Parts: sequence; structure tokens; C-alpha cells
Amino acid sequence: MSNTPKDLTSAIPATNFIRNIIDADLAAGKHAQRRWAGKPGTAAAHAKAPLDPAKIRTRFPPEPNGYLHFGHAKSICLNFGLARDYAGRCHLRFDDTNPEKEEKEYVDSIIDAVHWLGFAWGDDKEDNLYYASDYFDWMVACAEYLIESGNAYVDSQSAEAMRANRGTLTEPGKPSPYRNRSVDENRDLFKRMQAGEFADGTHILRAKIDMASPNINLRDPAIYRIRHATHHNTGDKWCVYPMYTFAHPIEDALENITHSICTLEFEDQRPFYDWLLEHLAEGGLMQRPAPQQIEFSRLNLTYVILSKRKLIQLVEEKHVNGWDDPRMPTLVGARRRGYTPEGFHLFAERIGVSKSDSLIDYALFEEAMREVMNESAERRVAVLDPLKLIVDNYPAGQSEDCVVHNHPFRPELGTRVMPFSRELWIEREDFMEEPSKGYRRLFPGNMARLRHGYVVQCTRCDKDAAGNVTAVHCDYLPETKSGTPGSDSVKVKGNLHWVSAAHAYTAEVRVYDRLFAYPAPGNRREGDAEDLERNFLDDLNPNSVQVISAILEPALKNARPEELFQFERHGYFVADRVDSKDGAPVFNRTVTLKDSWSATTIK
RNA sequence: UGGGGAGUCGCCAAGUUGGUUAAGGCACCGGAUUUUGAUUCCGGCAUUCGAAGGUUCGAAUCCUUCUUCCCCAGCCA
Repeated sequence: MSNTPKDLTSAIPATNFIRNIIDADLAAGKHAQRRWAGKPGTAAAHAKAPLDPAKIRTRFPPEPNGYLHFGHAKSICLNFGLARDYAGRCHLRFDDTNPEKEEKEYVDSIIDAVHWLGFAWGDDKEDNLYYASDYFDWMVACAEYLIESGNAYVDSQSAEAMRANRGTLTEPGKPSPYRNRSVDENRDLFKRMQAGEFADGTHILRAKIDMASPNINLRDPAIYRIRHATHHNTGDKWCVYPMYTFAHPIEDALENITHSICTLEFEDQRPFYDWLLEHLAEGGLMQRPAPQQIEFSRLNLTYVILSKRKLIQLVEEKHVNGWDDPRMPTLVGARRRGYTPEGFHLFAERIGVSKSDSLIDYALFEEAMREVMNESAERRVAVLDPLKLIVDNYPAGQSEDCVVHNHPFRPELGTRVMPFSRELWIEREDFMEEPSKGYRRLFPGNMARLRHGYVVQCTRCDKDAAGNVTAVHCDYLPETKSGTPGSDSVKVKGNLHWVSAAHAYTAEVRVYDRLFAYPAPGNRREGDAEDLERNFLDDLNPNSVQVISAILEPALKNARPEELFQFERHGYFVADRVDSKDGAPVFNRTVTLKDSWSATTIK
């Protein structure tokens, strides 16, 4: 009981290039004159409003087309964390500009996941939950402004022709034959696009920039396309939808976002982001200063795959049991696995934010989770691989209570009772008839402590015809009971956990391990031939889950779904939130304890 | 081969208006404590910042050249 809890929150002085930018902006008063109408709006709406009480505004803008994963958690912690630390606001915004891919189901699950991570986008003053699709009227107005100012035109080339004329990385593109349509004609065509006169793909609105730009994103990017599809939010109101490139800067500007943080692959789009917002500010549609796009590198983790395409494949081909399978790197999966929001926060702080491509060691993730759970999880006892231990000098039929602390350094978490009796279950690996070097558990002649109970001396073992050990025998030392004055009279090295056979109960425990057996699934490994193409599925860990019947101490029977425990000497386990029944919890192993003994024996 | 980015300890990552011995975390290795081989504690762990030149009293920080890796040619985001 001598340990004291660590202060996890002050562990790291968070400093990174984004904070440096914000610090400089704040010092310069860059955003100090922004006005905020209390909700998104154009320059005119904000102009009449008071100064924005939020020092900065960030946003987390998922497309509702799938489940959030660990990578999103990094972005969520970053954006909401910055808003929290800088007296700002972080908006949750659904970037739902492509009706064909998006569903309400995903909206709900994303809202759930962000809440679960412990972040809020609303309070009594503001509720910053937004949908890009609610801005479509404004976006059309912006598009029309671009047309009127000669900065956009309707192209009627086929998609193939457009691609052919875009040029290549090294050759400039060629102007579309429709590039010089008159403003009147463009205005008319865009109106008719909206009216539903044209089929998908027959016309498209493009920004008019530079077909010879070395940055391909500036070669007249598509900004509005025809799509006769039902949208999860706007239904059939629209048949034209804005492209991400066009929509995102407008969403940011309408919401008064100061720092628009996204991943590295959008770097090349920043010039367009700035181009668009500059034109819209010029036209008086958007307030200045414009939001600033800042890019950081996305999360990569060893032994984990975060590619949406591959995650879908894992689910569809049933390599896992759905999106919330505890082995999945989704947030719904993480939750069932027992990973905690606090663990994600700690992890996000520790990995930092930068622009260099990184591959983070999974150990860093696990250690963040352990650190949080070590503080919070009550201890319990479970025998996962049982072997009978018979205390020969303890009377049959007798039993007694052992009082056990629920947490080694948090006495306020109280105590519970574990019954001790003549026949116990111990771990099979806690007995060796012929001990290896350094082994301090049970072997004939050796003494070890039954944790929270008595010191016992091992005498012998029983075996079946095949030579397998079927039971171990020992004698207990009556004066050594834990918590009594004589408990220290005999010093031993080994400490074992145990459960009284007569009082124990059996339950399903899923022992999870990493989903993939290799650090970079699907990538070439040392020694592979140059031309070898690896499939990430070949790197699946065949033993990523083991469903066992474990022997648990009685107190575990009342575990509530999502309640987390440390099973002593094993690791952290959570009562599954899906499959647990009242009085019959099913447990998932979240993560093991560190184990320097088996680490050394394996070597 | 056009454009945009990035290369600081095994993995992350501070540090970049040039200025004493290059933060911190994870991993690893010792040692102490321990009724979890856990936790906790203490100690160790980059004469060197992708490479080579140069400027300077002084460079991870400035200049030059080279090199490796990532991203971009969706009417996806």
C-alpha cells in the first residue's frame, strides 16, 4: 500500500508546431476582431454580431460514411484538446457532401464515439453540431458568385475527356472547349443543373484557375457536380452537390473556424483553399481573416491497420465479428475491448503532433492504457488455466475468509472477502515439477505465498497415466495468514493467485491478442524477394482470440457491463458490454500486465 | 522526370531570430522496494541531429550540393 498515484495529466508539456502557430496568432491578435453571430453564417450575418467569445475555433469534420477509428481519435483529441486549452470551441461537423456514401447510422455512431471519448461540442451557450449539407444554399450562392466574377464555368466534357485534358504530373493540361463560356451561359447552365434538367455527369461546375499549374489541384478543379441521389439529411432537395475541395473552406469560414486542421494529404489543396476564401472575402461573402488550414501527419500504429478499405474487408470477409469486434481498431471495438477514453487522451498527448510520417510502436498505446487502468481498476482474481491445489493439512469441509484490498494503493476503494479452503484452483504455469532456473513458484519442497492467504509448502503432485500433472499437494503454515501479525514470519519469493474450488464459478473469458502477427501488415519483410506482393490478410494473427472457460472469484459475478478490472498477475479485463448478462458477465482481455519473467524465459 | 512535404537515440518527439554538457515519453539495460516476476523508486541509454562541403569564435539551427521516404493526375473525402 506504499505506492502513490501518479498525476497523469501533468505528464507532458504539450508543445507542437500547431500550438506554436496558435500562440503566434494569439500574440498578434490575428483573430481578435472576428465576430460571431452565435451560429454559422456569411460575413453579413456575423458583421452585426458581437466579438467572438471563443479565442480559437477548431473542428472535427468526419464524413459519415463509416466507423471512427484510432486515427480519428488522434484528430479528435487534437482538435477538442486545442479548443479546451486555448479557451476556444471545437465544432463537430459532418462533412456530408456526397449523398451516395453517407448514412444516418454513421452519424449516430460518430456522435456516440466523440461523446465516449469525453468531448462535448455544446453547452448552455452554444451547440456546435453542424452538417455541411445545411450549408448548401450558401454554397450555391458562393458558386454563383464565382460564376458572376468570371472565376467558374460549366464544363460539358465527359469525365474521361476531363481527365485526358488535365495533363500529367509533368505535362500541363489543356483548356476545355467550354472554358470560355459567357457568364450568362454559365449562370443559366448552373441554374438548370440545379433544376434537375441534366443527367449525372453531363455537366460540371469548375473553378477557372490555371490549366498549366504545376499543382494539379489548381487545374480548374471540379467544384459542383450533378448527382441525382437521396441525401441522408436533405433528402431529395438537391441534385447538385459540392465537392470537398469547394465545400470545406466554405464550411470553415461560415463557422468562424480559425485553425482548420487536417492530414498531410491535403497540403496540395491548401492553395485552392486560400484562393477560394480570398475570392469570397473579396465578394463580401466571407469574413476576414480567413481560416488557416494546417496539416499534420496521420496516425500509423504497428500491428494495426487503419485503412478504411481494408477494415471493410476484414468485416465483410468475416475475419472479425463486425465493426465492434474487440480486435478492431475502431472506437466501437476499442470500447468493447476495454480501452478507455482516458487512455486515448494520454496516448494522444504522448505521440504528439508533427508533419513527419510516423509508425508508432503499439507498446506505446498499450502502456498508455495500462497506466490509466493501473490507477482506476479494482483488482480481482481469475484462474485462466486451472490446476487443482490441495492443502493436505487443511481440514476438509472447512473454509475461512480472507479480507482483500480492492486496490493496492487506493484504500478508499475498500475491501472484499475471498473464501479459502482445502481445495483451490491455481494457474497451471505456477507449478513445475522440475523448476527452471530462477523459478520461484511451486515445486516440490518450495514455499510460496497464496496471495492474500497463507504461505504453503509444496509437497508433491499427482499425475495421470500419460504423465500430465492433475493436482498439486501442499501444506499450509497456519501462522502466516495475510494481515495477521505472524504473516511475515516466513519470507518467500513467489506469490500466487488462487480461487477456492468450492466457491469459484466459471465464466467465459475472451483472451484477445493483436489482430496481426507482424508490425506492418501487408508490407514486405526482411528477407522477402523484391517482387513479392504480400496481402495484409496473410499477416493476420491466427491466435488473436482464445475463448476460454475461466475460474473466477465469487465477487466477479456482479460485474456490470463495461466494468474494468485487473485480474491479478494477468492483465486488465472488461465485462463485455454486449454479451454480458445480469449476474453472468463475459470478460474480454483488454491488455496484459507487463511480464519481465516470461519475457526473459522466452528469450 | 512537375509540384508539395518530411528526414533529431530501436519507436515517437521538443529544440530552428546560430551561443554553455541535444528536453521528455515509450522500449531496452542495471539496481532498490514489493504479499501482483505488476506498480513505485533510483541509475544507464544520441560527442551527435539523412550525407558531404561551406560560412562563423561558435550550427541540429544559416548557405550549397547530394540522398532517402511520403503525397498529388476522383465528377471521393
